[in-house]
This record gives sequence, C-alpha cells and structure tokens, in this order.
Amino acid sequence: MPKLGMEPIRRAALVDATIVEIGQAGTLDITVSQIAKRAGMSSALAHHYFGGKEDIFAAAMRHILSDLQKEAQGRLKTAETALARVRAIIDACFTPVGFDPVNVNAWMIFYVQSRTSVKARRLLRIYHRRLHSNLCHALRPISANPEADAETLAALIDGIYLHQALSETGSAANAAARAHGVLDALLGTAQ
Amino acid sequence: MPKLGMEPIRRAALVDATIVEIGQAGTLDITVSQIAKRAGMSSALAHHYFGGKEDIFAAAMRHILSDLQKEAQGRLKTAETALARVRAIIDACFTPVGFDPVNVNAWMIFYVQSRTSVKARRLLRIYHRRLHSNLCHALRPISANPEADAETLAALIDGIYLHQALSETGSAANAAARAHGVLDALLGTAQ
DNA sequence: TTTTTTATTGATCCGTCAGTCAATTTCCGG
DNA sequence: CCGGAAATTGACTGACGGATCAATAAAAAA
Repeated sequence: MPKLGMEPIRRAALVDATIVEIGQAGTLDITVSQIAKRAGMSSALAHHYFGGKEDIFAAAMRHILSDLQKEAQGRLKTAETALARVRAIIDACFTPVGFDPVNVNAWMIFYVQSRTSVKARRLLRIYHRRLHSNLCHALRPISANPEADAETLAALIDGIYLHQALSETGSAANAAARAHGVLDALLGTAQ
Repeated sequence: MPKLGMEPIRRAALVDATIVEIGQAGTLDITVSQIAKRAGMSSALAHHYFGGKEDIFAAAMRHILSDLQKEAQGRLKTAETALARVRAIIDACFTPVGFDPVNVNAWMIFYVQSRTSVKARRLLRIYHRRLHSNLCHALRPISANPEADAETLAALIDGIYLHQALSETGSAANAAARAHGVLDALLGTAQ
C-alpha cells in the first residue's frame, strides 16, 4: 500500500517514536527495530528514510530543541518588561509537557549523547548559546551581572531537570517556582 | 604467577579503570574487555571477580559516591558555624579532582545509568538523601526554608556539573563560587 | 608428596543489532 | 497500458560483546 508523499509522515512518526521509546527506556540502548515498530513500520524503512541510527537520534533531538525554542519565542512575544522576559524564558523550560518524565528522560539522555555524537553536540551547543543569549539579553536591564546570572539560571534549570529525571516526583509548576525563587534572590542581592 | 590475596587489588584496579574508561569515552558503551585491559587483566578475570558488567559499574559508582561522602565528612568536621557547614558541603562537591572532566563525565553517566540499573538507582538515592539531609541540617539555623533551599542547592550543584560535562571549560573554583553566590542570594532574601 | 584452593586466561558460544539488498506492491506520467 | 519511481518489507550478514568454561599454573594445606 505505498501511498505517495509518505516521507515526511514517516520521518515525523519515527521522531516521535524515538522520543517516547528513549523516555520510557531511560537509556539510549534502544534498537532501531523498537523505534520502527512503535512508529508502525519495518526497521528497514527507518534506515531508508534516515541514514542510520545516529541520524534518527539527531532528528529527535532537533525536534525537542525546536519545540522548546518555539515555546520560548511565543512566550517572549507577550512579555513587556525585562523581568517578564526572564520569567517567560524560565516558564518555557518548565511547561507540563516538557516536564513529562518521558521528555525529561529523553532530554537528559541527549545530554549524555552529546559526549559521543558530534551532531548531538552541535545541536546542544546551539541551544545553549541561544538560551544564554536570551537570558543575558533579558537580564541586562535588571541584573548587575547578567552574564553570571544567566549562567547560574541555565545551570539551575538543567539541574532541576536532572533531579526530575531521577526522582520522577514533583510538578512543572513546582520546578518553575523554584527557579523563579532563585531569580528573585539573585536580583534581590545584586550588588 | 598467582599470588594470593589478589581479589581486593584486582577489584580496586577494575573500579579505577572503569571510571577512567567511562570518563574518557563519555559513554557507558564501553566493553568489559576495555576495562579489563586497562586494569591489566583478562576480561574473564573481571567477570570472575565481579558478577557481571553491571556489578562493575555499581562498584565504580559506589566508589565515587563514597569518596564524595568522605570529602564532605572531612570538611564538616572543621566547620564551626552553620554557614560554614553549608559552604563545606558545597566545597566538597567541587574539589578539583571531583571536577576533573573524567570524573564529571562518569558522574553524569551514572546518573543516566540509574534509570536502568536498580543498583545504580539505589546508590544514587542514598547519596541524594544524605546530601539533602546534610544540607537541611546545616541550613536549618540560618534559612527560613531549609527544605526548599536544600533542594535548590542540590539541583544547582548537579546542574553546574552537567554544564561542566558539556562545556569542558571552567574550573572547580569557579563552579564553587557560583554555588556560594546563589547561597548568599538565597539567604539574603529569606523571608 | 598429594590434594585442594586461588589465580588466570584463551577459546568459544550465543545473542543482538545496525545496516544492506533484492523482491514486491502500488501509484503516476506519458 | 506501460515503464519508472516511490514505498515497503523479509531475509540476510557481518560484527561485536557479554558471559562461560575448560585448562593451566602456583601456592597452601594435609
């Protein structure tokens, strides 16, 4: 039943399946067959549409990153003040969907993957730079050390994710509140 | 040349080799043969002294955790004030040796490993609880929300590690300074 | 000295998995 | 209606790695 124009559909299905599979397994040790099966196709087809396993992973990572980016961009649009912009960036990182254990898991795994895969590393670098730049820009009018505070917040966000990945308890709202709290503290004592 | 009493020596060598190997590779995808080779023995011997691959990993993790614990314990001994105790705990997490890329790498990998391995998970849980309890105890006299602040600091510490694992730049002193800065901010605005 | 225990390894089995390929089915343009 | 392109898969392979085991060597015990 080969319908035409299957490529984008198949690719999207594979990307989704990859994220779910990684998130559930909690490891990168998942087979192409598993992914393909969940996406409803043969492993050969997965290899057909992507070059290989690493390319599937990279595509999945790109997808997560781009979602996060879109989220942040959307929230930044409606933010008027500098403080609101910082909060918008933080909130974008802690949407309930992005904080879903499966996504958190996938996220952390990609982090580790970036140690091995050049593609993953490059993608993560880009994301980091963008996050840092966004934070810096938003912090500049209200922080005495925008650079340092941006890095602190970025580290904190990732750390909260990491804890979430391990504990599987705690809500997105809770996590966001914690980050906001630190932001308050940081701005309060800016010397 | 079988000398007697080799077991503890071999086990220690394997644990050390595992940490180095994981740290260098930046992934858990290392073979028992690699570890054994670095430790100067055959893979069969590694299997002989440990039950299997997972046990080797668990032992390596236990080793890292216990080092960290010892470090913290030692520093806590000489701390007089509550604030000094908190700082001691933070500093224990950022010793130059513990912040060595290889160790950071291994540490992060173990985090991920805890998603799959029950043993790893249990070990990490114990460590987390201990860290949290230590932080809480030290924070109680000086913080309005010891519980929350302890969790924030714990998350921050892990986040800084994560960033280090990715960037490979930045020093232990720098990282510690960042954590201390957040602590100051947190305590300064405690309401 | 003989036996048992500890140390040690090469060879090997077995399973898994990424990637390839040839074959098949369906669709579309000419 | 026909030939090529797209879609799709089952079967295969080549490699790798964890685990096992039988065999050897040396030290300790008997």
